[in-house]
Amino acid sequence: MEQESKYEKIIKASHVLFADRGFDATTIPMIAEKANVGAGTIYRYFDSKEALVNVLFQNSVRRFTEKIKDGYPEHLSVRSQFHHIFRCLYEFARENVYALYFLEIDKTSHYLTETSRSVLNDLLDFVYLFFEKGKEANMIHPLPPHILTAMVFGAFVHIQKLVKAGEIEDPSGLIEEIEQCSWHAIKRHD
Amino acid sequence: MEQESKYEKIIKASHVLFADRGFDATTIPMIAEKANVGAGTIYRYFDSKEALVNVLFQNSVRRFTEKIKDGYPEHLSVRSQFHHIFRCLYEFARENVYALYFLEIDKTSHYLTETSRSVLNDLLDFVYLFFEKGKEANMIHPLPPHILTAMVFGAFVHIQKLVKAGEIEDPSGLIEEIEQCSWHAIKRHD
Amino acid sequence: MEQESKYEKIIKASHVLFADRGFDATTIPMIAEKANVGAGTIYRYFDSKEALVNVLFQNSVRRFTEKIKDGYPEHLSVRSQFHHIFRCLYEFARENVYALYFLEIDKTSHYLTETSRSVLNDLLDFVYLFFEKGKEANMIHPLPPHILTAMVFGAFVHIQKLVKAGEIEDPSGLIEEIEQCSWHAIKRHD
Amino acid sequence: MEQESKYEKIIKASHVLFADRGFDATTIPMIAEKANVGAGTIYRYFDSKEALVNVLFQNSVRRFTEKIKDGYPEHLSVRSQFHHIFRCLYEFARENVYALYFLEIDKTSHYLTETSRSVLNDLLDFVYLFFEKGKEANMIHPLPPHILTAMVFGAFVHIQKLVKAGEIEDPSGLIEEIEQCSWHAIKRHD
DNA sequence: CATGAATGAGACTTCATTCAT
DNA sequence: CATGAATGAAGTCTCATTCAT
Repeated sequence: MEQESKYEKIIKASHVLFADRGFDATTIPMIAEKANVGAGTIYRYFDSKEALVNVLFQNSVRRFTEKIKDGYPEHLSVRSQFHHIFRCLYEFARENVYALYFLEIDKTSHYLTETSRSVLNDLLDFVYLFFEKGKEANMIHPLPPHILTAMVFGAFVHIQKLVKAGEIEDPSGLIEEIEQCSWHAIKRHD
Repeated sequence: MEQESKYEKIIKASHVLFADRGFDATTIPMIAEKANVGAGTIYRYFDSKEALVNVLFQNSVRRFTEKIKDGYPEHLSVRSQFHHIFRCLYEFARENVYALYFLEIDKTSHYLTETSRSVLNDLLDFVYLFFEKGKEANMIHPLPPHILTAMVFGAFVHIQKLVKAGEIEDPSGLIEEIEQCSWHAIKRHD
Repeated sequence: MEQESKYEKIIKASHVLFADRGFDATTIPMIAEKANVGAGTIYRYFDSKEALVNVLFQNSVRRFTEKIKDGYPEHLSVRSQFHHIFRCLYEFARENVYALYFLEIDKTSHYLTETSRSVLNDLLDFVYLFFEKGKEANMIHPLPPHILTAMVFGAFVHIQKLVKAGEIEDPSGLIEEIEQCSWHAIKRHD
Repeated sequence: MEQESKYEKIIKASHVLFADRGFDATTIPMIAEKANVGAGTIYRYFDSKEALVNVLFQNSVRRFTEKIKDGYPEHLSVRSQFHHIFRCLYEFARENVYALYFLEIDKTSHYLTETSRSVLNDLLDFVYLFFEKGKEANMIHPLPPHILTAMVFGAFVHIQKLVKAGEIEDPSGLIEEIEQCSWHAIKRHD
């Protein structure tokens, strides 16, 4: 019956709440209630509310990083590589409507630890490298990589907010077009 | 001597703090200290912390809406209209590094009043209309207007975050290229 | 070891303080200190300071109402019924020096809820009925029942204040005379 | 036009408010608004909120004491003297619905100064003396004078509360009966 | 004299965290 | 292991009081 471990339940409940209300507006009692565990139980698995959000953040970012690196078409075209990255973004968001929350978080967020920041940097480094190589290959527009990243991720995260808010029912029918638009945003346009 | 009114000082200080830390992580004592006023003084000007953030939000969104509507090139090309909108975005962000925070806020934020939501809708309606007309003119990609808006604004807001975080010193040299990228993202690409 | 529950301790401490200083001059920290509990603990048991005072009020008034109704000599003389009521007043006050505070509270007190007012009305209705019947039996002076009530209860409450203030050490020796005086106040005096 | 001095206006406004809400629930801003003066102005006339309430208290008690002493029928019967005292109570209450508030205040009230207490004692001493003499004359029931006082004043104050609350429209038609009742309460009943 | 803007102490209340059960 | 009662630090907000105008 009880398939899910308490740990799992806490993770899931807090993920949803953090994504919906933000870190500071989410309270431990809220998480405990949603996860159907005692408030004290949360502290058996996590040192603090901050520790919990950082675990969540690192989980998300790491899973996403792995997802991107896994099956990355190193030797295909820049466009194919972009497609892979965009596909990851989409699938990641679809698996968990709330997952993207952590890609939206500022690196400067007051509750992120150094480790979290460095985990995010691992992801960004990989994406930046994609853009650098793409520029070298004359396929990507010559802008700094963090700006290119902001354009693709920023746009996608905002669209995902619309999904979460219920303003878009199902983006799957439009995702290819959206990808195309994002590609046009960053590709070299002569 | 004292050039700035207390009201002004509170507005400015809280704007910076809300943009940096978010609504829930910003405390009244923090605002009071940064504004160099007593905590009680804030309540002479605003009914509550929530009232304060809503004034700020509405101020920002209204000023931005006016900026866009003011001198809007109704009879020029879609591209020119886009340029105007993008220019406004850029100038608005330059006038106040923190101003864009309020364009990033979810319409569903737990502290926004109905009035605030409707003020935001005024802005969005105008932007949506631009996209609709642009699509009719076969210049803009046929995606729902809120998605197109998300792409342009989402990207820009994320770039502005980099500026605020100090990762971009001065975007003025790149702004035309960024505009061009954004344009490519949404223009009809046959 | 700890015989008394926290709930009990809060109830007792706040009862004394409310009776001594009134609702508005009694602070939560005062109650916490007197009850030897943390301030936050009070909010585990009561939603607010107002909720607390209303629980106390209703407890007192209900217990008193029950006390009067319990063993009420329905079929004895008006004088016997008055004796019963007066006895209840006396015993109720003796059980808890502070209990009468809540019989003194204005129905119009700004912190009383509708429920509290209606609980008080239950008591008053019973007492009013006693007076109405007594008047019908030609035993009680023909004045409106709320005036008769005010005379008996008002007098008693003020005497009880003297007890609380230490100006009367032990009223038990005088209580029968006081009852007799009160009876003379309201009985038909031809 | 402006007939009333600021001082007068403050006195009147605060009197009503203190009587309606009590000392602790009445704020200086409330008084200032009701009196149509600036909050600061109150401090030109009174050292503090406490000082204000004590002035009011002493005024009331002194005026009442004078009223009783003035024209006191020293050489008439005990009953006549009681009539005089009761008449004063009634007229005092009629002049100002709120005046009686201060006769209801506990001597132990946390905001009363020593002076206020002694002013009240002056009044009580006079009333006590009436009772002592009445007892010597075998006209008054042999109970301690503070108990007799409590019976008369306590009852009257509670009736006056009914008037203030609007439950009694005009007590003038009943006042003689009420006096008679009070007299019966304290007179020697053989 | 009169004012009301300004203030900070302190009120009510919430909540992250601990710990006895 | 799990809990939730207990706590006190800290948050929002009020208000008695001061003081520059």
